[in-house]
Amino acid sequence: MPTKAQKQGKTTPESQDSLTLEGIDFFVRLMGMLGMPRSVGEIYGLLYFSEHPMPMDAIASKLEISIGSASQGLKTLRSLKAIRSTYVPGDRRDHYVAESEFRRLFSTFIRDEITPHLDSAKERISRMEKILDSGEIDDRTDEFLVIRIEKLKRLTKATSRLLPAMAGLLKL
Amino acid sequence: MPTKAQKQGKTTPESQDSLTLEGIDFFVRLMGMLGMPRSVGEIYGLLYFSEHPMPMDAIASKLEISIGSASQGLKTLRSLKAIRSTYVPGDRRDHYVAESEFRRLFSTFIRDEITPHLDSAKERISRMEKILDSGEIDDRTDEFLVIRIEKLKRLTKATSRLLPAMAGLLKL
DNA sequence: GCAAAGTTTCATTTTTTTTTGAAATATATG
DNA sequence: CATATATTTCAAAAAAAAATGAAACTTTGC
Repeated sequence: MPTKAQKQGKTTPESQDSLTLEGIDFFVRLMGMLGMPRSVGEIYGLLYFSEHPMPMDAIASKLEISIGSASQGLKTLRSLKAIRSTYVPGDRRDHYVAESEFRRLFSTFIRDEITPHLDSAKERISRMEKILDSGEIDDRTDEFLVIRIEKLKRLTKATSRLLPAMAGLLKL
Repeated sequence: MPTKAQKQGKTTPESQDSLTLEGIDFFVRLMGMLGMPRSVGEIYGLLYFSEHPMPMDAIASKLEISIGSASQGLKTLRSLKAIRSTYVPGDRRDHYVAESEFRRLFSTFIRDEITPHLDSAKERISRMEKILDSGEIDDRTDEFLVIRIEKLKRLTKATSRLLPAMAGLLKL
């Protein structure tokens, strides 16, 4: 027998909620893989499955997290360009919407979180080569070290090329 | 004026050590990005820059970590196929060597650490679709959710294809 | 300019992760 | 087989990361 909700074509809050819950779970894990705290995944997941923009206090109470966490998480997501705030007439609170284009999201992540590491890795390699060039290491060991360092250089170079290419391929 | 070490073509332990230290730093950060604990990066870095196989106790004392950490770290690295043990005549200890082919290393990492997550993500998406198909959500909201879930499916599909391709491109 | 509402910051607490070290286990050697 | 050596395991300690919440700060509307 069809429920009242089905007859009227109305959303059953329970089923929409359970779907959103799965969705939040999805993003908690995805963000976790990218090294982001649980709260960041929860917030993004909630917004991703929310049809309407949500203010911070609604997010915090729906997820049962503190406003401090919510504020921090929203800040992180803003800096990743994973969400944006929208104007809602007659309400002075900021309302947030999920940016659902993953390609841009990953590009920002690569630029902000990976590239700086790659750069400092390259500096470290330069320092190693400088030590080698100072010539205080015997020939046999030197050859071994040159090869190892060469491999590190190839790794960083390949990563620098591959990562942006990867984000570009993500035509979602 | 050339030092005695330079004249004789002998390794200066200090300069080799400072190079190894930079190398360890390199791998601590790299492994950190892959979610591995510091000790794992330290061990791999030490072995990567070691010309000779090293037994566990030498690793632990050189890095000043406990044998418990060393044992755990070596176990992790073995399961990642990032190191292998070699036989050294006249010594009953296992001696470890770094596997320096990063391509294999990343393949194993993707297989062991990423693919399981991708699989459970796909299951989660199926569950979401099942909730949608149960038909208890009104048409307008339904359309919104269908689009969102569709995007998640594209994301997981693209990731499944791209990651192995990426490891393959890493011809180092 | 002041009060109210909204948001951020940050010291403290809580939770999670990693390391330690000692006991348990396994393995080789005489 | 007894002993010494090497390694693993795992409960407890230490360290690191994240969440909390109250105070500080900002912005808006009257």
